[in-house]
Amino acid sequence: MIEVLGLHFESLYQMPPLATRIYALLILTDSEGHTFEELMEATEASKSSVSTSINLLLQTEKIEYFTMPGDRKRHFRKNADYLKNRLTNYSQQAYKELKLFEMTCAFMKQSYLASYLKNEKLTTIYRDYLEALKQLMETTIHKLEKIS
Amino acid sequence: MIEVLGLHFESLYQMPPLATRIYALLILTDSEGHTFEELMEATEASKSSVSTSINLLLQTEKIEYFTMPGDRKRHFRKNADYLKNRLTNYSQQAYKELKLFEMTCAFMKQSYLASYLKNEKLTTIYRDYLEALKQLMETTIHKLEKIS
DNA sequence: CATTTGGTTTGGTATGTTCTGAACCAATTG
DNA sequence: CAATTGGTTCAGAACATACCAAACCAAATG
Repeated sequence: MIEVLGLHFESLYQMPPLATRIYALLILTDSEGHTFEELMEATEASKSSVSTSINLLLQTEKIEYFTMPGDRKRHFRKNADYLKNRLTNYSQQAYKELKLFEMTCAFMKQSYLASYLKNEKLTTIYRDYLEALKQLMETTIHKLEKIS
Repeated sequence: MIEVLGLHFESLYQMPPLATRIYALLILTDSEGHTFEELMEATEASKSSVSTSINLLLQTEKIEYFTMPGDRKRHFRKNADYLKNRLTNYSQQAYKELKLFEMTCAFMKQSYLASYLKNEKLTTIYRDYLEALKQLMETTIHKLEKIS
């Protein structure tokens, strides 16, 4: 299961395998934090690899950590709103797609390319779809913000 | 513009730069087909690279070709329903995400993990979103099929 | 102040990807 | 049938990446 989810995140977030496997692990186990050592054991990876992967996940705010009083160890756990994170990511992808699509249309229009006119119906459908998508994502993010 | 669109396709379709640049070119110019030679000149790439890239694009049905009577050259152009192609791709991604999400939920439920119960409202929102997304894509694909 | 703990940084290796030139091949042309 | 055309296949070069081991460092401990 960690493998499967990790692989999914690998293409979704464009991160190295180890990082996404750690992320998947922290999402799936959801205990109150795993230590650096535990992550090393679970992934069977070296200290340095775990270190860099953890820092990557921290930088991108996919995970966070806390410390116990009187203990130097850091305890890592998934960022609380990781679902929102995932959704925001999709939303950004859709936005990028919409923008690029508009750019393409504009480019074709100004070059008087035949297909633009021919496929006006088609582009309308695609544009409508992308707009609806954007709407859906925004309202969902709004919903998520409301309950937190 | 070719660069920009090519880069977008690179992460979208997980293809080498040259292949996506050729694809972007064929989408943007939209003339009645470009020859092998023209693609070599436009991309300033070697014969072998263009060959493999073209074959990749043909295999994945992103482009197609036709020949002129009395001419051995192949003329390449984008597949007519490339927008549908793009949308189908998004749709598949969304479906994959939905399936993985359900798997994750099931996994958490059977392991009696605290967070699953805690975030039931959250997961409902996310599940609803993914379902709506799937719906939107399917109806859009349906619309596209209708006009063609 | 020497040692242990909890990591980080550095240098290097193994692996994979993308592109290239050169050899090759099948079909057409002279 | 020799030469050209339109491409394919193969071997390798160049580059990027993911990881590791070892050296290192700062903070806490004895």
